[in-house]
Parts: sequence; structure tokens; C-alpha cells
Amino acid sequence: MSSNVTAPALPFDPIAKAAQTWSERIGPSTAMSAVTNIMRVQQILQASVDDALKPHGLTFARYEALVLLSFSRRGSLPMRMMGERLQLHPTSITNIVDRLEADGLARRLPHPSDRRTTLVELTDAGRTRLTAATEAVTHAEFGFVGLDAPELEQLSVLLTKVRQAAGDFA
Amino acid sequence: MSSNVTAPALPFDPIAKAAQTWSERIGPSTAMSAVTNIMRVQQILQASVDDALKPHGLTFARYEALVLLSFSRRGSLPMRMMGERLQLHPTSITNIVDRLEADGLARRLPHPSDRRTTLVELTDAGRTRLTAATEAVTHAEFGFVGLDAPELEQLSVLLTKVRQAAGDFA
DNA sequence: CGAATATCAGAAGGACTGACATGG
DNA sequence: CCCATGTCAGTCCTTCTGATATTC
Repeated sequence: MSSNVTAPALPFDPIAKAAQTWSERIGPSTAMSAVTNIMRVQQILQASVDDALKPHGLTFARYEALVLLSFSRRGSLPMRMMGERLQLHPTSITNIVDRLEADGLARRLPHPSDRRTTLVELTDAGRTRLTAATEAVTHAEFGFVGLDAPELEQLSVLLTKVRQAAGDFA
Repeated sequence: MSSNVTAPALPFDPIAKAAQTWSERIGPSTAMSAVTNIMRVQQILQASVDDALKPHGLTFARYEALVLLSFSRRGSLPMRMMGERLQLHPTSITNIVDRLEADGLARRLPHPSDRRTTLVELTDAGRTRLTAATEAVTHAEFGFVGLDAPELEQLSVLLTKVRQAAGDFA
């Protein structure tokens, strides 16, 4: 899960080098370079965040689910809505909720009026765990050591543009 | 592999909404927001690129390996070096080269002087396949429909900063 | 009846650990 | 003897597909 952390650092930037060769032989390398950068940074962040969460028995996906539940107005959410918000396949939601429930952090409830849907709510243990985990990831700065606040915002703006163009939201 | 493509679009940006709630209840949300954006955009790009590559029987990881081999000066690379450049675990390299070899796209060679190391080189079929695959991903613009060239460069600059701070290269 | 919700079984891919054979 | 290189077996996690039961 936490990717290849033990890899030795290279004396040069492999992505920049590949971009240069690409532009010499194939064409404009801006898109290729950006994609490779995204892929690698995602790996780094995933490793960093998972590392911070591991002592709390959580992965980033499960942590996100806990955050989502804690943000819900009623304290519970239908599984389907969790899938929409977290952009996950229904079976992935089932899987995540299974694990949270097995760890006693969340609980399935029947929906009062629609008996097809299942509600999920945080347990007290879940709330406590979430607080500790949030402390951990915040302290690890979510793996971002290289950017200041304005740069982070700029990054989010650019990435939000990509998501919108991809039809992620209207 | 290609993530949750069929998910219905939300009428609002779930990441922005979560960031707002986060800043109201927990604290500054810039880092949290950037991480979530990266994770989601990586998913989108992975799906888009894998989609473009699927007709050519490649995943992005295997495609990257082919590109790397085609860029090497001598036309071949030691497996260890492939792992360094692609930031992959030794066993992952073995796995990728296994598949490329099974598909006739690459070939293992003994190293002339160091008999511990194995060299990998492209076959003619590999070169042909790579050309077609590059055409496909380039045509799909690597999944980036939302950003123009200056924005892509800006994105790469920011992400390179993160990688450098994380010790990815010197 | 058709659509929606959630689950399950199974397959695929990727990444890791630990053990191992070979060679420098 | 120690270290480097690559492989193998086994495990875990994640995500997808397709099928299914239940309910609207």
C-alpha cells in the first residue's frame, strides 16, 4: 500500500529528463509531463498519509469515509450517497463500510422509510478515532512539505478545473 | 482498473464542499483539499489513459516501461535501473517485464559483464506497439481536457516542487 | 413490470514481505 | 563474508463485472 519508500533518490529528476527526450523525439511534452507528475505525487501523498494513518488502523479511503460521516447533518448517510460523494463504486463502499463496522467505528442502520437503503453512522469509537487520526494527518501536513498555502490553493484550482472538464461535477 | 466512470455527476463540487465544512470545524483546509484533489484527478487520468491504452493491450505502467526502454541510449536497460526510474519495487519490475515479454514486446538479455543483472530491450513488435499506443494517448491528450499548455506547465512546476521536497530526487 | 439499492462471488491488477539462488 | 540483483511464493488491498435478493 505505501508504495516504494525505500527507493534511492536519483541525482536528477527522471520526469524532467523523460519530458526532454519526449519533446525532442515525439512532440510537446506538457501533457505527458503533467500526467506523470500527478501519478508520482499521488503515490507520494498516498504513502505519506497512509503512514500517518497506519497507527490508527485506517487507510485514506476509510479516513475519508469517517470524515464524510462526521460532516453529515443527521450523523448518518445512505451508502449510495457515500458512493456519490467519495466517487466510489457501490461494491467499494460495501467493502469500506464492512471494515469500518468490523473495527467498531461505524454502524449500519435500516432506513426508516425506504427499506432498500442502508444508513451508516459513526459510533463513539469512530468519532474518537477520527479525532486522533485527523490530528495525525494534520501534523504530517498531509504529505505536503514543499508548498505554502497560496501554492496549495493554486494547485487545487488547477486540479478542480480538470475535474470539472472531466464531468466530475456540474 | 478504470475506476468509477459511470458515477453520476453531482450538481456541486464535493471536494469544495468538504473543504468548506473542514475549515469551519477543524482548521485550514488548503492541504486537505489539495490532497483530495490530487487523489481524484489521478483516478480520472488513470482511467482515461488506461482506456486509451486498453485497445493496445497495455496499462499505463507497462506503457511507461516501453517509453523508458525506447528512450535508453543503448536500446536496453538493467531491470534495477528501470525500477529506479519508474519508482517501482523490484518485484513489480519483474512482473511488468514478465508481461511485456509474454506479449512479445520486450526481451530479457544477459548482461555482458555483470552476470547478476538482466538487461531488457524492446522488440520490433514492442516498438510498433509503442508508436500506436503513443498515438492513442496523445490523441486522448492524456486525459487533460481542462487545461491549456501554460496551466499544464504551472501544474508540473508545483508538483515537481512537492516531489523534490519529498526527496524524490536531489 | 422496470428501476433502484445493496450485496456477493470471482477475476484482475498492483504492491509488499520474506526467502532464495546466483554472482561480484 | 557481505552485498547486489533478480525471482518466486504468498498475502493483502482495491476495483471492476456480473448475478442476485429485496424493495420501491
